[in-house]
Amino acid sequence: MSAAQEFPKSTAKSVTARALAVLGALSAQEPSMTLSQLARVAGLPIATVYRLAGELEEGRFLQRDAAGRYSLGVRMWEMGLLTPVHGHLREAAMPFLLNLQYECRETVQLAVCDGVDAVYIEKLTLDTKTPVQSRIGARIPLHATAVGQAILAFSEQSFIDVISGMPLPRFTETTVTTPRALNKMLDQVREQGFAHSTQEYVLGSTAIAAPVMVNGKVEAAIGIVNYELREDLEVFVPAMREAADGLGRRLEELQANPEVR
Amino acid sequence: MSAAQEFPKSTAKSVTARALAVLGALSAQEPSMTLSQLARVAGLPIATVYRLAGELEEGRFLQRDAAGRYSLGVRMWEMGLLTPVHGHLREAAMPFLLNLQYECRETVQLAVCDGVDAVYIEKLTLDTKTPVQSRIGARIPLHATAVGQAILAFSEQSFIDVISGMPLPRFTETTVTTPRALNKMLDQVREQGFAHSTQEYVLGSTAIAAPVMVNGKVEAAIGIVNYELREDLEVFVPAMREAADGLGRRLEELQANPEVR
DNA sequence: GAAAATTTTTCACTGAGTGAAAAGGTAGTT
DNA sequence: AACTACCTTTTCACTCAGTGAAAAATTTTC
Repeated sequence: MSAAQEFPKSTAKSVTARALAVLGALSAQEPSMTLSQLARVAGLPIATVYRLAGELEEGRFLQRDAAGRYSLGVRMWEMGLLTPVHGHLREAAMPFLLNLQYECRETVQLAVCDGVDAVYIEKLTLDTKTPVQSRIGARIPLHATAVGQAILAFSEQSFIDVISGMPLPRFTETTVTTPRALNKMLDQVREQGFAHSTQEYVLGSTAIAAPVMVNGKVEAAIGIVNYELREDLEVFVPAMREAADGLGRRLEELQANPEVR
Repeated sequence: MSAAQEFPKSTAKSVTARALAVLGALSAQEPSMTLSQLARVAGLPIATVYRLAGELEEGRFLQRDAAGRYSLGVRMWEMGLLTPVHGHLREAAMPFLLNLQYECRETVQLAVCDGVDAVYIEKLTLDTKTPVQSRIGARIPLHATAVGQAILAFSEQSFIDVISGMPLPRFTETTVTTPRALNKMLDQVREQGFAHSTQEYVLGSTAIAAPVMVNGKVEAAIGIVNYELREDLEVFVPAMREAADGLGRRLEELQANPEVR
C-alpha cells in the first residue's frame, strides 16, 4: 500500500486495458473505423493499435471488411449472448413480449436497471426506422421514462434516495426534475401498479410500463411505446401487466429449478 | 528474422491472447465460473488469471456475482450489439420478422452464413422452452437445415463446391450426405425459390426458409420452424417469401443511402 | 477444529510489449 | 507524372510491464 495513488497523468494503461480501449473505440455512432481512426479515438500510437487490433482480429473480436476498415467481430456478438442479461432474461421474456406485441400491435420493450440508468434489453417494433434513443443497449434515464419509473418505483427506498439525490436532468417541459415531484410520481406509480410517461423524455412520445417482480424484487420492466398517442392506451394496460406478471412468475420458476430450459 | 519460429511448447501467448482466452473460457455450457475454474479452462496460472480477470472486470467485460463467480459483463453485451450482424441486419429485419410471426404464429428465424456454418441471428418464438440447437448464436450445418439450404442454394458455385467437398455429417434418416444428392436438392431449392427441410437435422422438426437477396447476393435467410408439421405449411410460403424479399429490398435501400436510419 | 479447498498479495526477474521512424501503399489533385 | 496527403505495414533497440511460484489470508468441507 503506497502512500500516493498511481495515476501517471494519461498513459496509465496496462496491455489489457489498451486492448479493451481499442475495442471500446468503436461505438454506436462509429461502428466501423480505419486503423488510424481507431488509434486516434483510443488515444494510442498507431503501431501499438496495429499490433493489438491484429491480435483481436485473430480472436475474432474484431473483423475487417473489404476496404480494411475494422468493426467488431462475430465473437464479440456470440459472447455477448452469454451475458446473464441476454441468456436468462431475454430468452425467458420473448414469448411474453411477442404475445403482447401480437395483442396491441405497438412497439413493446424490455428494460433492466444497470447502475443508475435503465437499459433496453429487447425491443419489438414494426417501425422500419429506429430512433437512436430507443435502440437495444441504449441507456436511458430512470426518472424520465416509463420503464425507468416502473423499475424505480419498486426498487429499495435506499436506491430511490440515491437517484433522487442526483441531478435529474430536464429533457422536456414535463420532465420531473425535483426529488419531491419524483417521489410523488413514484407513489402514484406504486398505487396504480404501472408507470405512464407523457413526453417526459422525447417530445411526442408516450409510454406505459409495468414492473417485472421476481420474489418481491424488481428485475425488469415491460413497456409499450405509443408514438401515436392513441386513446385506447388504457386497453393495453391489462395486457401489459399480464405479460409482466407472467414473466415474473416464469423467472421465479426458472430460479427454483435451475435450468429446466 | 530468427532462424527458428518461437513456439515455446504450449505457452505461446501474448498478453492480449491470454486475456481473450480468459473471456473465451466462458461458454454456453458454463456461462459462469469461479476464478480457479476459469484458470483451469483457460490453461493459465491462477495468479495470472486473477490479474487479467481483475482488469477485464474493471472494463466491465467480466462481472462477479455475489458469490464471487465470474460471468461475462454488460460491456460485452453492449459491444456485441455494435457488430454488423446485429446493428445492421437484425435491426432492419425485425419489422419483417414480426409481421411474418404475426401472420403465421409460428417460430420464425433469421440466419446468416459465417464460415462454413449457418448462425441464427434472431428467433421469435412463442415457445417457453428453447431447444439448445436453435438458440440465437447457435451454429448449424448448412446442408441439413432449411435456412442453411436456402443460403447455400443461392451462394456462389465455388462456395457450394467447398461445402459439398467437406464431410456432410448425417443427423437423421433423411439428412442429405452426398455431394450428388446435395446438388440435386439445391437445384430444387433454386427452382422453387425456397428450401423445405423435413427432419434432416432434428427429428420431428420441419422447416421452410427463403433467401434474402441483396443486389443479387444472398445475405441471409428467413425461415419458419413448424414443429407441428401442420399441413397449412404451404400457406406460409408466400408470407415468408414476401418477408425475405421485403428485407432484401430494405437492405439495398440502406446500402444505397448510407444510414438514413 | 483440523484439513482442503479456495482467493489474494508479494516480489525479484526478464522477455514481451513498446512506439518512433522509415518504408511501402493508395488515392486524390493539379 | 509528379506532388500531396493520408493510410498501413515493418523494423528494432530499449526497458518496464507482466510474470508466476510461493506465501498469506480467507472460505468451505468433513
